[in-house]
Parts: sequence; C-alpha cells; structure tokens
Amino acid sequence: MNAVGPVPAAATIDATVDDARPRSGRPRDPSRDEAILAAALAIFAEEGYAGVSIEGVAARAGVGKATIYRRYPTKAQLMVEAVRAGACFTDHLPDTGDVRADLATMMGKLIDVLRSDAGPVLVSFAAERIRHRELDDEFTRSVIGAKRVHARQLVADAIRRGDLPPGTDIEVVVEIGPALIWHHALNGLPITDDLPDRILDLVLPRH
Amino acid sequence: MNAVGPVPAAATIDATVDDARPRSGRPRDPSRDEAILAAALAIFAEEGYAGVSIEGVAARAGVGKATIYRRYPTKAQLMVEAVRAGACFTDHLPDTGDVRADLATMMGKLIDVLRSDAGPVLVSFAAERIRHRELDDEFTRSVIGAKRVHARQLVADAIRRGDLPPGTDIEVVVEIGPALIWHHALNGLPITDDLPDRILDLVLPRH
Amino acid sequence: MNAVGPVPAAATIDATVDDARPRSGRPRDPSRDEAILAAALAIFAEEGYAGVSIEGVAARAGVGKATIYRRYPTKAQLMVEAVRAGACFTDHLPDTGDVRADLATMMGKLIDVLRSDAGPVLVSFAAERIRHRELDDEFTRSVIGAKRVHARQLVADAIRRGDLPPGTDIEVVVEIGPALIWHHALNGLPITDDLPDRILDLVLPRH
Amino acid sequence: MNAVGPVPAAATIDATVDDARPRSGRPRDPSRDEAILAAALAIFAEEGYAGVSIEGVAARAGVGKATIYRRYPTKAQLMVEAVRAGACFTDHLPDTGDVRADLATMMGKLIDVLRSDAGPVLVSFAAERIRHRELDDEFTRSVIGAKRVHARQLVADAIRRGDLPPGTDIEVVVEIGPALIWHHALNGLPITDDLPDRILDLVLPRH
DNA sequence: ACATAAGCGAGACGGTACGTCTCGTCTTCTG
DNA sequence: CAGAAGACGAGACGTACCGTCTCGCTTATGT
Repeated sequence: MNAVGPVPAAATIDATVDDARPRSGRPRDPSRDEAILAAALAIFAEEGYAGVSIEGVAARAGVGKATIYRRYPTKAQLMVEAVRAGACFTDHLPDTGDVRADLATMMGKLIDVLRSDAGPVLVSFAAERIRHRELDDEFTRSVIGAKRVHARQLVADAIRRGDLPPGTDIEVVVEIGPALIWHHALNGLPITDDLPDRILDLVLPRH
Repeated sequence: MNAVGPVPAAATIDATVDDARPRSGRPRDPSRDEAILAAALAIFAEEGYAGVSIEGVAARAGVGKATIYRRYPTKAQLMVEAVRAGACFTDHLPDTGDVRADLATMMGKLIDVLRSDAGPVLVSFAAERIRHRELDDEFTRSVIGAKRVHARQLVADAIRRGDLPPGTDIEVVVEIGPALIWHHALNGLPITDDLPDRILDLVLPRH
Repeated sequence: MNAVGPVPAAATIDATVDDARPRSGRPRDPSRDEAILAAALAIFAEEGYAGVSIEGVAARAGVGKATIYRRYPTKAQLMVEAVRAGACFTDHLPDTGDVRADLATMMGKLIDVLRSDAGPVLVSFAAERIRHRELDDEFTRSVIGAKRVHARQLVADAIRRGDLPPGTDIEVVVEIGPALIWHHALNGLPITDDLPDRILDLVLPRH
Repeated sequence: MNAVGPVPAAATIDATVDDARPRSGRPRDPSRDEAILAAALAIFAEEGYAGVSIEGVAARAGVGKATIYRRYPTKAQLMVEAVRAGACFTDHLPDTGDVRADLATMMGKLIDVLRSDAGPVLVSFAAERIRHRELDDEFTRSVIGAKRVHARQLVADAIRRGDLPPGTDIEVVVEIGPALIWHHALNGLPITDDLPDRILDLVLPRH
C-alpha cells in the first residue's frame, strides 16, 4: 500500500474527489465537513487525543454522530483529515542552486509549522501513526514524502555540481535536519530559529 | 516478548518509604509484580497502549484488578514500570576520555535496545507519551535523563581538555545522535550498525 | 403471506376528501401502495411489530422512505392499513332470524380467519395494540366494531321476538364467543371447529 | 423448554434462587434490584411500554446501565420481572367444596389484580409475550398455570361428586371466566364486580 | 406544447436509544 | 489482612432507526 512515487494528487480518504459517480440521493453538506473537522481540531488542541470523543465532536459541531461516522469510520481517520485540513502542507519546494540555503528554507518551514497552532496537533499525530500504521502512509505521503525526495535530489545535484564533496553521506545529511527538529518537538526541547544554521554548520561546512 | 530475567527489584512507585515501615499484615506477594508487569508488557507489545486495559492485564496475569491498582494508581505508571522492567536501561555510562568512542558506545547501546525484542515496545512507548503526557516525565527521567546529562558532561570535558574546539555546539552534538536514531526507529528506516560512525563523522571530525 | 388480491380500493388515511380535490401534479402511483403494504405485512409476519421499521419496509418494497411517510404518517397507521388490506374483514353480517345460527356463523368466520395465513398476524396485531394504543381505535373500528354492534342487535331482536328469555345478559352472550376464541388464539390453545357449538350450548340452550 | 408438570417452585429468570453456587466476588446488591424494578414500573405506568427505555430506568433508579443489563438482558425481561414483583400472584387457591363459589373467588381475585395499579402493566405484559414466546412459559407458569390446573380439578371433583352433570364441558367452563375477564381488560371494556356471577349464571346454572 | 406541481428513489441530516465495553472504586469471601 | 472475583456508577463506543429534508429525476394536468 506504500504508493511511493508520483503521488496521485492527494486522494482524500473517502475518495470523493473526482469520483465521477453521480451519487443519487441528497448530497453531503460540505458545511458539515468544515464544522466536524474544526470541532475535532479544537477539542484535540484543548484536551489532547485522549480527550477527543466522537460524541464530543458531534456535540461541539452541532451534528449527529452518524454524520461523522458516515465520513470517517474511526476516530483516527477523523483526526488525519482534521490535521490535514488544519495544517498547510502545500509548501513549494525550493531549488535555488544553493543547497545550504534550500535546506535551511525547508527546515525553517518545518519549524514554522511546528511552532504554529497546528504544531502540537502535528506532533500528536506523528506519534499516533506509530500504532496505527494504516495512517502512516497518509502521514508519510502528506507531510514527509515529497520533501524527503526533494531534499535528496538537492544534495545529489550539489554533489554532481561539485558543491559538495563526492563522499557526502546523502542519507544522513538529508535526514539529520528533520530528525533533530522533530526530536526537539517530541521531547519538549525549545525549537529556536537558529536550529537550521547550527545543524548545517555541522554537516555542510560553510564554504 | 516477556523479558523476564533480572528484573532489578524495580522500586515500585509507592515504595517511597524504603523499608522503615514494618507493614503489618500479609506482605505483598512479589510473584504478583512479575506477573502483572509481564502481562502488561505482552499486551502492550501486541495491541499497543490503547489496547492495554487494567482489566485485560488482570485477566492475563490471573490477578484481581485491585491487586494492580494497589501497586500502580494509573495505567500510565503501570506501563512505565513495565517498560522499565522489560528493557534493560541499567547501562553503565562510559567515560574513557575518548569522547567520540564514548558517544559511539552510548549510541550503540541505544541501537541494540531498539533492535532487541524490547524495541517495538520502546518505540510505541516513546510515541504514546506524546499523547499521554503523564508518561512523559517518567519516560524522560528513566530512559533519557541520565544519559543526556552524561553525554553533555562528556562533551564539555572534552572541550575543557582541548579535545574539541571551544566553539563546539554542545546541545546539537549531544542530541544529534539519539535524534537520528530515534528518527529512524519512529519512521521505519533501517537502523544499521554504522549509524554512530556516520553521525560522528559529521559532527566530530576524526582526529 | 402476501394476500395480494382484491384489495378493496382501501381508502388511504388522508383521502378524507373523497375526490373533490383535483390534485394537480403527478398522481400517486397505486402500485406503490401495494408494494408498501405487502412488504409491511411480510416483515410483520416474520419479525413482529417491533421488527417492522419504516426503513426496512422501504427497502423491501423498493421504495423511498418519503413515499411511505407521504401515505402513512406513523408506523401504527401503516400497520393498520397493512393488516386491513391483508386480512379479509368484509364479512357480510348474517341475519337469518336464527340467533344461534347467526352467532355460530360469525364465530366460525372469526375462527377461519384466525386459522388462516393471516391468523398469526392478527394475533400479533391484537397484542401489539395494547402496547401501542394508537393502533387500538383503528383495530376496534375495523376488526371488531361493526360485528359487536351487529351481534348485539341480533340478540336484542331475538329477545324482542321471544326467542330468548327477557332477562338474557346481552353483554355477556355477545362477548363470550369472541372472548373465548381470542383467548384460545392468544394462549396457544387449539381452536377447534366445535368451539362455537360448545360455547352456544352453554349460553343459548338449544331450543 | 415447556416445563409442564410439577412446576419447580417459581424459578426466577436468572435462576439465582437456590442455585447452591457460592458465587465468589462481590454479591449483587439487592437494593439495586428494588430500585430498578420500581423505576421500571413507575415509568411504565407514566409513559407506557414504548416510553420505557433502559437508559431512562437507569437514570431514574440512579444506577448504571450495566447494572440493569447484568440482571436483565432485554427490556422485555426487565418488564417481566417488574410486573411479577409488582403484582401479587401468590393467591392461595380456594377449595371449599362449592365449585361455583370457588370459581367466583378465583375470578374475583383476577379482577382485583387487573383493576389494581398493576393492571395495565399485566395487560401489557400479557400482550408482550405473544411476540416473545420465550416469555410465554414464564407468564403461563406464574400467572395462569397453577390456577388453570386447580380450576380444572375443582370442576372435575364437582362432577365426580354429582354437583355438576356428567356431560359438563370442563374445558369451556374453566376457560370462559378468565377468557371473558381478560377480553374485557384487553378491549377496554369495563370490568365490573358482577362479572363472575353473570358468567357463572350462564355456565353453571344456580342449583 | 409546455410549464407547473407533485410523485418518486435515494440518501444526508440532527437525534435518541440500543447493548457492549472499560474505567477506577467498592465490597464480599477465601486462604 | 492480601488477593480473586466481580458488582457498581459513569459514560463512550459504533449501530440502527426515527421523522425531516434535499437532490435530480419522472409523470400527468391545465392552461
């Protein structure tokens, strides 16, 4: 199920998008989607994952429980959608020819997201997928996947251009940024603006 | 998954008063401790944190619920004890005077633990503590704390000795190892034996 | 159990205004009536009143829920119509001048109905109306009413003619037949052909 | 499952009576039984059968739902117990040697019960068992059985003694009383004190 | 002839209650 | 007195229907 490769334009979980199915009967009310996801996110932010109950979300959204279960069969999937809807992952991936600057930009964006309102939600969600591997693909694809591929490419290109020495450990150079930032996020360590530079100082010695 | 063995007499949570209290009446049955922790660990490994219920542990251990609650007031504390008893964290902290070697040793031990039977449990537990902050303090104290302090000390000493340049970013050098290893563990990336060296090659250029 | 046949143009509940209303727009599809009532009766026979759900009837009849609600505002009224359409209650009421024979005829017809396919349905329905008093009026009116009035008249006439003694307890004589037959039906006692005669032997001594 | 014969001293539904099972663990709290049945009966009296919900009973009794479900698996069985607890069926069965008087006494007791507070409940219950035949045995045994057997015996004895003519239709004479009284109860006809005499006047002509 | 108005299948909607499950506490009996 | 067994109040779970409400059709009728 690991559809690594050309990700097919963010298929949502219930695959309503582009379904071309006429779907007789009364159509889903899109305003309910918003209400549900907003309520879920709000409760999650206030009470944490354990504090989220479908009944609570339903009450807060002014919606019947069935309206939620019709869309998301489990609490986990509800939260996936809520997180994806709440956090903006549509970063454009930088490629200026300056590896170090590009990697710094990408780390900066990760830091911004993690420090935003969506941060704690994202962190929680990152943890949740460990036990619900079915959410893992989704998380990897939406949040991590494309960026990892892109960063790898940036470093490989730099090596080809001679900007980096041929023996560079691509794997570690690419992963070490997100690894340290997520490590800080997951362990309650402060996420400061200078982190990208401090990391890059170690792995990509300034020219 | 039942890493029964030299469970190190694991100080139970409420055994704060060490032995001064004679404790009239029938003494606790120590075999119950083992049974409870083993059952808890087994269920955790099979079903994850959410799948652990006190009732389930009691049933599996052939024990009454009260016998568990008498020892561990919450599920979180039960799990902390279970993980601590199951995984061997009683590493002696190396200090040979060779920073790089010492850090490599510590990383190697982390890798060994994460690749052992206890690995998945630890990974799950590390993830769960995000959603259950009550686990976090305990986890940090038992699993991470002492090591972090020790590693910091190693690097600081090395700087003082002149083995490392004065401007060394202690924070990052210390965290980057565990950060990358945990990152691999949490994201399903392979944890290879050469990881410590590859990391250290970047941050502590070989003398 | 699908007693399709000469459903007697069964005046639907809201057709109180007989035909004066031109009712523009598409007219009701009469085939839907049949399908709905047949489905309702079938489910009732199989699962009992509690097992009847509007959604189930709709599904079985291949009909939208609104099509049912448009005709019968409540489940009770739906079942009343279904039972009335399914069981043949259009007995002509006998009046030969021989009270005993006429009462025997009426009892015989009741026995025939209760032993027919429609029997269990009727019994169930008679029981259900106790718990759902909204069914009661309809049941009394459709199934019992006219007959009770007629039987009373027969006995009163016979007394007037001198065929029965003046002190005859009309109330009891009229009720005792249906009472005993329904009693048998409701209690699983055998309903035999000789019941009418055995009852009448007691209350209307043969001339 | 039709235990016709020497009825084993009113086994209650959950067969707690005389079970001889030591039943380790905390025993059921009898005060909960009372509270539950009283609440069920009260709601039934106020709202009717359809108005009874397990959740409502639980709330009114100040009891968790599980405490009800532990005792009665369905609403119907709860109501059975509530009815049996509420109505007093421990009539002693009269046998004075005067058939007519004895039968009149038995009918009088039935009338008293049906006119009491427990009346509507009993009537409803009598209807309920039609759909739940598994309750039928219970109802027959508790409410009807012993009395039917006894009445039969009374009439048979009277025939043997010559108090009644040899050709007397025992079946009908025995059933006709309860049949008519229940008929009145089920059909909302008035249940008057003179009913027994009026019935007996017809079937057991006064000597 | 074609607009109007209602019927129709489908199914979403806010709700209520179901019967099951687990929580953490409590109460009894046995060893 | 510890321990097993399990009852208890509480409340969330996911399901099934309720009766109402859109949808996008189809089908007579009445101008």
